[in-house]
Amino acid sequence: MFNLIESAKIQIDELVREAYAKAAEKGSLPADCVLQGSVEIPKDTANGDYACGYALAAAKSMRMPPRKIAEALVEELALDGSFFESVSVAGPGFINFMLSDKWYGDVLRAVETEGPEYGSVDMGKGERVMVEFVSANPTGPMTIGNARGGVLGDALASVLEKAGYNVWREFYVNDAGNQVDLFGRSIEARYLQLIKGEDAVEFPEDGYHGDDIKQLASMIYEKDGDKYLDMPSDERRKAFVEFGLPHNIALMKKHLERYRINFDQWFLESDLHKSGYVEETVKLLSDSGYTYEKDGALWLKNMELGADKDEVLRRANGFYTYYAVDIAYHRNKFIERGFDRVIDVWGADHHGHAIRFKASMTAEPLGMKDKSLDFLIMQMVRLTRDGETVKVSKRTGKALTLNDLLDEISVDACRFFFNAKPDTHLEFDLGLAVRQDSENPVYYVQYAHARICSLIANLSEEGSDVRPMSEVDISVLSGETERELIKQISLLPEEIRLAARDYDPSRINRYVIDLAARFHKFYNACRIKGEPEDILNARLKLAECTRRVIENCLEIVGVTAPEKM
RNA sequence: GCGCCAAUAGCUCAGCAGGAUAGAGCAACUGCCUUCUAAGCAGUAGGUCAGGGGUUCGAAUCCCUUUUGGCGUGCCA
Repeated sequence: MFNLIESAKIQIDELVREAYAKAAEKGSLPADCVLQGSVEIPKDTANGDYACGYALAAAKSMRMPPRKIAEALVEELALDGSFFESVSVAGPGFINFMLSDKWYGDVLRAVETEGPEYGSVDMGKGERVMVEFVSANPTGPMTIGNARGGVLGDALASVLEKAGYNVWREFYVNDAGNQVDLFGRSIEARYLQLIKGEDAVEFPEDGYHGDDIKQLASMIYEKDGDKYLDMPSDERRKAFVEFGLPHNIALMKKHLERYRINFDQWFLESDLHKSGYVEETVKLLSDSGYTYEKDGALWLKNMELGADKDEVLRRANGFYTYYAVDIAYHRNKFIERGFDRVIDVWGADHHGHAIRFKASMTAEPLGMKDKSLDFLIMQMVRLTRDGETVKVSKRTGKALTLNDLLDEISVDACRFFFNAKPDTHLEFDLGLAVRQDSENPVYYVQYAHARICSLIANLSEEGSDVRPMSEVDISVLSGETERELIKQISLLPEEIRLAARDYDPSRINRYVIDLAARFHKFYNACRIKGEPEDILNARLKLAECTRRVIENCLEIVGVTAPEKM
């Protein structure tokens, strides 16, 4: 696993330190000062390929102007055998490094050697990480919010895999509790309305108003007729839930597969109840004095654990709350299944819960105090139509479903669009949906890939195939567009590292757009076909390496890399 | 009230563990296809980085504060 950005930065640090040691020995710089600061890639390449800011930071302790310090350091720098061919002092006292052919060649060699693995870094060291995402309620179809959460979770999981983690994708199915109750009552009302007429049966005010509920009722009626008419209500609802939930869960699976998301596990909340695990977990807390009773309910002393309010674990009616179940579920993830780290991808409407929940997890008897529970909180998707906000709610049934969305927009466009920075609001205009399709930068990136494929095929027909690096003379790639392209290619491992560190898979989108842009510039500036053999070979190799990197990136985001467009 | 997230070009957004002249895309305008895919490229124009303080050699970036917007603050999940 090569990370040539990191290698270059480390080398600069070493070179400058060696130079300082020599300068201090000679007396051109004061000894015993701490050398530190940043090594960066300047925005403007006129300022070198890498810039070292150590001299600026040292100005105070050395009591010398930064430029003087930089000059003294440069005087002692030994570049032989390094990635760099020259240095200079610039601006307020930066030391600018220019990369050599060796480094550019190493970048392409890394892509050639690693192929589909290029970009991987060994950050996770095999640590077992669970990413829990989507986890939509099975009481209705998935919405546009799930479209965002789905991509973020799935792409984050892919990023973490690239970063060397052992990743598990999980969907938590809320197939128990009040919402399921309400689900049953909603189907029941629709079923009875079918038989007795809509006005004869009152629909629960807080029930699910969507058409999907009506469809479930129709399906039941078509299958079993009025068999349930004279049945006791609770028995009838139970039967309806037993029919409706598996049906909805199967549908979610199908739609998520269409969206190219596959989970390692669909974890059922009901299993936590059935096995007595919720009860056992709550007992751990109550036995150790972390709970108290009030108004017939059992409360968790969450404020003592640092939260802003206490939480009900068991209601007065004897049922456990989602809160208790969530604690049990996470105990299961860490203690029973042994994950080193768990990342929950949640919507911003759950962030209050996330903060309080993290506090609860520190309760001693749970044994999770030293475990890493992280949240990727994504802001809401605001759905608009002709500039007006459309209320998204499963209750009212007016939400745009994920599946409907995919009927309008390609999976590629959808996945690329929703892989946006998690902590900013995303506006999605229904009226512009189709237009957004053609405006989506995903086509810009895919076009670059298709262009390269066609280029390679074209040249292959004329007898010029992509050669191995051992037969390529990298020094002929001295043009600015060529070097900028190689530098961008070199950046991928670093991008993976940052995306994994920040839980921000949208970095890959921005990276690959930038890569495509640099390729298009290169393509316009440099011809390949008809050039002398050494130039043709080197440029063709560069094109192929670019293609490889685009493919690797699109793979992470879950977008196809077409050979033709 | 309290808590979390945000505010950067006309629009959508990058840039944020401090670095050199704040960048893209869209929209507008001007060029580039008898040569490898014009779904592309080159160029012009567009800015009080929400306001105000502070930290320092240096702040869009860090801290404080004000304003505006989203979300939360259920014996719902």
